[in-house]
Amino acid sequence: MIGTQPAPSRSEIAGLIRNEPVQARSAARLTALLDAAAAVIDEIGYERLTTAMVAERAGASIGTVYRYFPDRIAVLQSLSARNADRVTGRILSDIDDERHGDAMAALHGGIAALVDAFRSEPGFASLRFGDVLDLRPAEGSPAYAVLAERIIEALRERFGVAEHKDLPVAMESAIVAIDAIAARAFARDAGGSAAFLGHGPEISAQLVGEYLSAR
Amino acid sequence: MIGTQPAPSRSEIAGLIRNEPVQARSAARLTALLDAAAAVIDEIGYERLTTAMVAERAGASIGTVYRYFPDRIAVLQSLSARNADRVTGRILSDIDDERHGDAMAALHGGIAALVDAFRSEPGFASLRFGDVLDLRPAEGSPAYAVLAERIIEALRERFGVAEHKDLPVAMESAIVAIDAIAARAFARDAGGSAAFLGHGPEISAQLVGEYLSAR
DNA sequence: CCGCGATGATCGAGTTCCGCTCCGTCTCCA
DNA sequence: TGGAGACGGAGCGGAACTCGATCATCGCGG
Repeated sequence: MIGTQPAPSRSEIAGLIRNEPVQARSAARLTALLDAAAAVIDEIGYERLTTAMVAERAGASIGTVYRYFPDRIAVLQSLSARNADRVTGRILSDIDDERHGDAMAALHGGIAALVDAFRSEPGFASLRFGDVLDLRPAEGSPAYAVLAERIIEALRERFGVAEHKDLPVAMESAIVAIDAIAARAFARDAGGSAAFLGHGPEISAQLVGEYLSAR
Repeated sequence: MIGTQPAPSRSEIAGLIRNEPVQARSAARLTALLDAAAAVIDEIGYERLTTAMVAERAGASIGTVYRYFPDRIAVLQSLSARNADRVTGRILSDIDDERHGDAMAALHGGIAALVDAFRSEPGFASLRFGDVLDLRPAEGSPAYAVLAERIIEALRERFGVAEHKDLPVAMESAIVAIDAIAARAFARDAGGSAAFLGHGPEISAQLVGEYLSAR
């Protein structure tokens, strides 16, 4: 067995990693490698990322990269998993920390947090939730589905939103759609085209609005 | 100059191709190469496609692949351009050939045609309109924008939809969103999850419905 | 508190595989 | 039958990935 520490080491990233870090410096290495990958991606795109670039930028050797990741694709997947974790955290904290009057307002705050991540989370605009990478067979539930479930949970706790069998798929559809529109908004306009971004809240209202009245 | 034939050789694919085919067998080769690429993509995904695989499957040599395409990315881009052409054609013909009573019904027919392409157009589920490839600088307007413009045009001709400055972006947003949801619907379910697909028409009604009343 | 073995972590030269070129050969057409 | 179009495939360069030697850290017995 590995990692019997109380701290629940970063959720699903583990599955993509070869050797769980044991010593402290090792965890720092992993972070440095992912940071380096994010920087490279922001500069030249993930298609052109090479493992040598990642190694050099992290001040490590190629061997070290392959100590942590089975292959180049796994580096990208790990980064997108970390990004998904971080952005999910930002969205959830916006949803229940802010002073939102109702569930719809909270959800719109979450959308704003998602859009902001395109600007401020390194590599996010390219990789997003990783579901864009067409790796086969892609086991496990997609990051979108996890995010949808957690948003619903947060809204239920704070605003008493009722359960409904169609809500999870509706919420995931809204997230997928808004994420795609945001990607389009940032594709040609580094600041994010407001004309596209404006349709995000509209979609969420249409798809999940009917479920968000308090229980 | 190249290709002075009356037939307007496949729209924008040309720009990605090294040598326009002159002899008849050569055009067949090009088709075979793209068909082979589509088959490979459906099997192992475009990330893992190699030029050698394309050559072998098309019964050609590597040299022949590079006679037609400058590099591997161009193969993917050509295929997505061909797919975009074909699917755009299908959507437009559904919009104005069928017996739709109004613009909204016609648009929903177009959406159905798009969804159908995920099932029946080889390689489309992975590459779609090519905007998923993160090649830098990505010049030219995205295929989504072109499709949006042509749909608007078709609706205007048949149903007298009025011009509106916000309609192109709204239409493109709807297409991007529906395309993303369809991709999600087919990602885990080869037949396309109906629960996700059902949200397509809903989104189009929300985003462009207000513009679709006759002039 | 100090060795000191065991295990984790790192390095980088070497191997393999893939993208792509080059040029000799073959095919088509006038 | 000459010339241009089309094709094949060995070979080159570079990127992905391996592997065994070397260094760092930890735990433990003295």
